[in-house]
Amino acid sequence: MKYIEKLRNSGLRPTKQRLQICEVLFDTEKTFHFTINNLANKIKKQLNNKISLATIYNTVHAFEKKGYLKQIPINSNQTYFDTNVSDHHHFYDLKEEKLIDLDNSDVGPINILKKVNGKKIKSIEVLVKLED
Amino acid sequence: MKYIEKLRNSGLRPTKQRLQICEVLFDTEKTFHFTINNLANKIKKQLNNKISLATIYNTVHAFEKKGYLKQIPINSNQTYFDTNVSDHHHFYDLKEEKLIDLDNSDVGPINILKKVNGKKIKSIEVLVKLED
DNA sequence: ACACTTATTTAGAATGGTTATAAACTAGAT
DNA sequence: ATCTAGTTTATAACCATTCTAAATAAGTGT
Repeated sequence: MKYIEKLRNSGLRPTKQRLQICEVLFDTEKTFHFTINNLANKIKKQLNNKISLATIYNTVHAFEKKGYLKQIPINSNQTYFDTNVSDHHHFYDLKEEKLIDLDNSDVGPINILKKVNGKKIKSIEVLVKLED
Repeated sequence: MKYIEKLRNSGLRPTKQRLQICEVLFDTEKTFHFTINNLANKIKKQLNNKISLATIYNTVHAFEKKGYLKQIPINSNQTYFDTNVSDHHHFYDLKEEKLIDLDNSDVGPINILKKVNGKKIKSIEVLVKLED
């Protein structure tokens, strides 16, 4: 199993639930955006056994902390995650309430001219809201 | 009263509560960021009378819809608002959990090269996360 | 000033995403 | 096989936000 080592190397035990969630998240051709609710439904459809909601929350947070998932900063009642952890940005279609990836090359280089004492930049995230 | 006309022109009745919230929000030298909880506390301190939490929610949302306030896209359990509605961006200090304004001139021009069929760009928001 | 209509305020209940709890279970080590 | 620490689980708790429906206030016409 290709995810066993990945998990072990991160200090996460490769449990059955984590491996199955890995399959749902990472065994896809394309990366995708999801909420916990989305993911829970996907798991229910794709898998025969049940995974507790608490475990899904735990696992998603564990994966995020390890850098296998990214949270997308957006105002919504639900938290959005992205399986694409490469440096990139998002369109947000306000009408459809849908996120669309923006490659880094789709957004010109961003120069932050202001400095904050003793702090360094961890990430730069651009959200482009779309309307009709 | 300077806010009476402003509210009437927006189709909002200038009630005592709305005028008082206007004072707390806009009678300041500098613009600021806040959550509903922040604002409720500020109102409690600054005003002698009580304004219901439901009214604070209603008013903030009404003001946002009219363009007097902006929501800041950020992942948090609470929604952040900004009294600075001009086009600008934010630093987010992860350790202090604090927002810092970034003037548009502090961020180079941003060119979105990708287009989405039939949609136009409503806003471009940049969030720069800071760590130690 | 008065009556009338509609918007607004309000306390409290309801909602719903997320987190906490604590007991049962499992992976990995000895 | 046994032990220990990490995981999973159902369920309760939490808490920001929204809903509800009754009371109040603003605007309008008379």
